[in-house]
Amino acid sequence: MNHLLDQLPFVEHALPAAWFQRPTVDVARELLGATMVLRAEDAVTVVRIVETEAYLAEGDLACHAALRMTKRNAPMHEDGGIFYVYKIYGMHLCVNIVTETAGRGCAVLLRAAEPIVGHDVMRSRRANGVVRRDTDLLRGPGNLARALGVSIDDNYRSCASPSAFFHHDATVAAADIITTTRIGITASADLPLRFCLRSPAVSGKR
DNA sequence: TATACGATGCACT
DNA sequence: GTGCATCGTATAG
Repeated sequence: MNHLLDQLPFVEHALPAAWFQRPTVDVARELLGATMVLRAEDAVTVVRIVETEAYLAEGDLACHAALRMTKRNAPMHEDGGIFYVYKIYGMHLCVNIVTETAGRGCAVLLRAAEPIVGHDVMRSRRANGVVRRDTDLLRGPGNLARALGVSIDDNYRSCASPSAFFHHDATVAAADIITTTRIGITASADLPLRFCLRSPAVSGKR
């Protein structure tokens, strides 16, 4: 079932863990346009990231790690390059990528993506609601986690491994990136830490 | 089209 | 006991 995965050029082109161990805002911006390849539930999906949010180690009260290390935010204090997955509102999962180095406490939230490979799998995972357009499959953090087949067991999982990796898109220019305040938070709500491309898959107003 | 709100569970205090 | 880094539906306009 992994023919596709086996053919993908992981070693040469995938972003190494060290790529994520850089300033969180840089990672959040440079993930835009990036391709994510993820194996979950025995299926491989490939998507293009179009919306991210940065949660910073310093001066950011909305960051889960803002106060101290707890059981929930512990992954954020690891070295960058792993997933931080948590449940929100009792039913949705949010997928983050831990950034910078151990002890910092920061991450990038993946909010939306465009499907590239695996439309059928993603659609079936979203079977509850009627998903009309392909661009709605990964629109919003809860929907994205659902369509990707992510579970709470993916917490701490490497995002620089043969079963989960990213390819950078060097064609994205600074002028392509829209910067806004983050969605759904009250603390530090004025910080310009949400980044997105012009895409119908971006969450919020159309 | 725009706004309101209920669902639902657990980390955190 | 409180409050979410949300989503989908219902209701009003």
